[in-house]
Amino acid sequence: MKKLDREFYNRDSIVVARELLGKVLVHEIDGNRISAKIVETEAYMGVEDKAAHSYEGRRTPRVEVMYGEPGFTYVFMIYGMHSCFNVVVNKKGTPQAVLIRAVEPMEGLEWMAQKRFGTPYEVLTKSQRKSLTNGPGKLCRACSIDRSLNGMDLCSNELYIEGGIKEEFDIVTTKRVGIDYAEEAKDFPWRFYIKDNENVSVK
DNA sequence: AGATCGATTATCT
DNA sequence: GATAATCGATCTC
Repeated sequence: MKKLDREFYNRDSIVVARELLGKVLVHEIDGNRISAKIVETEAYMGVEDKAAHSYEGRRTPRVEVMYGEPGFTYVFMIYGMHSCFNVVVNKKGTPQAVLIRAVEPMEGLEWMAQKRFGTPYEVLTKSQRKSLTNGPGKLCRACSIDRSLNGMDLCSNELYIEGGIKEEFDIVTTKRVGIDYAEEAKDFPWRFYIKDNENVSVK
């Protein structure tokens, strides 16, 4: 499967967020290939988006990577215990990102089960299987993504995104999650997910 | 099935 | 010192 190139990421956050649906996130680690289909994303539109860390051009050490080239990772820790994985998009100097909110496990189910629940996949309960990667913090835990991977180049060989198998699906467009502080921006329809997919975090 | 609430710490002010 | 792009446990219906 073909790895997405720099130009894929060098576009507006809303465009990339929609197009990332159905693509495959891959993390090669310790000789294991962990992969999962992206089923839910959110666009963070930068300086004019009250929900974005880069709102009004805020530029702190944490958000610095968003001001750089597209196609790099922005990984931060939230609530003191969860990681969130984002893709930096749009041209250098335009601090936009796409949050990956949910994925559907494909390869490396054993790895994911161990990282999430510390047990083999086969002994997971039904509800544990369903909640392996259906949220931004959960997928980071399952795929071993944390802040040590902040600023990684997705156009390289350890962590990257591949074009998915051609597939038909409907896209649901709705409000983002967990940004009640963002005033008018909290209702902007900048969350996208694959309709009827079991792994979506919030319907 | 839905509501509420505590955990826990990097980051910013 | 306050906050947070979340999660999971616990409670009630």
